[in-house]
Amino acid sequence: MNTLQYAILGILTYVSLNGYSLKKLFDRSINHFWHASLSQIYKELGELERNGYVTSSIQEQDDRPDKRVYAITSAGQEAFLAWLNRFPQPYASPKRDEFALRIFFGGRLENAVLRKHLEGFIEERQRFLEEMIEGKKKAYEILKEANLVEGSENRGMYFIRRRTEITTQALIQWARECLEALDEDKQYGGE
Amino acid sequence: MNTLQYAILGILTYVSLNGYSLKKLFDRSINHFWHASLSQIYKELGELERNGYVTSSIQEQDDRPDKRVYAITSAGQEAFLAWLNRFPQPYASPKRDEFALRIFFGGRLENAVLRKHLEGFIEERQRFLEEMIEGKKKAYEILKEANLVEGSENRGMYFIRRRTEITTQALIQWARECLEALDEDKQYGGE
DNA sequence: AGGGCCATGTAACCTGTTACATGATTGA
DNA sequence: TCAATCATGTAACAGGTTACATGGCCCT
Repeated sequence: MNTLQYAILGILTYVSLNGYSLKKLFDRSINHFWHASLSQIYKELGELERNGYVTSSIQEQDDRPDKRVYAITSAGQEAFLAWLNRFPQPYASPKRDEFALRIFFGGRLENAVLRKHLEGFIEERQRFLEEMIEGKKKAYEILKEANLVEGSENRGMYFIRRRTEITTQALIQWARECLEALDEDKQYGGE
Repeated sequence: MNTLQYAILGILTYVSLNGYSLKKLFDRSINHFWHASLSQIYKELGELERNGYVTSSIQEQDDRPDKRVYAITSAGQEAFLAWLNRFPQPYASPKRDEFALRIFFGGRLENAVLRKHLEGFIEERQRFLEEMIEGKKKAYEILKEANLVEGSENRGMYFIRRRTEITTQALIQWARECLEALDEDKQYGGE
């Protein structure tokens, strides 16, 4: 089983959902650290069902198209918990950050262009932070509606929200430092 | 052309290399924000050559296997610079961080297990930071040997090193905060 | 004697994206 | 009336990993 399948199972331990709603939930929270496209979700749901980790049933609706709602089985519960307890060693997974890659080659850019993109980055991350803090209550309502939070169960979700906040702030701080360094037109030698 | 191909071209703007050495260079620096496997590098080098962005020649060696050294063409230079100047909007690329995903579902874990993995995470990141600071000089020598730094050209590389330092410190700080919160056995409600 | 590094590649597979196909309802 | 949202899926392709295949040198 792949990671996306475990992520889906994880959500289904809280609430039964159809593919489309699952995708919406992803976009609103998990998305910041695990991205999934709709067609991929449909694929993985199909495989999860073929392997007996979930079952599905059609739920008819009058005004909207019928939907296929997925529920986790006991085999699914077991597989999910086994995965969750078995943390990977090492913890850091390989990253692919295109912005960092471009900055790495920043020596090949004119100062003005590099500045512009660092400024753009700061603006974007700042807006992202504001939206997150503003939308905190809203996000909580969504998770609550979906039964994803109740009592101390939301511990992990709180942790991850803090993590996004902290790392985003650190990145903004870093980009500002870079701009200052460009202002001073420093030379970066090897000690 | 995909991002890995641009990353390879970027290095080749500094120095001509064979696939194997390219992989080593990746592992020692770029790896932190753009991961590449050896077989993937060979594949992309083949495609870059078929498309006229690089040329290759066999360099014979007495004691070791011959190697195929790749050099960037003017078409390659142009394509790389065009990519570098054309920054993506938005800047943030979709992330896939399995550790974060597991913490997100931390409500399904026993406190003791969650603690253990947060502690493991802190240890690992701390060791990583120490190695990076310690190995700063060594890394610089490697990059210098490969002609990847000289004068102000290494600006971007310095920036990225700082970025790794800052974000890693932030993550360690975050994990410590989480442990404290677990100690206090807080309840995380919706405001 | 055996493991690790040097060195290049191929084949099979898995994961994920984009485009295509379809069509009803709701709100501006 | 026009765009967005709801809703499910398939097909083609792109990107990336793991295993396989081969073999010599160097150090312990």
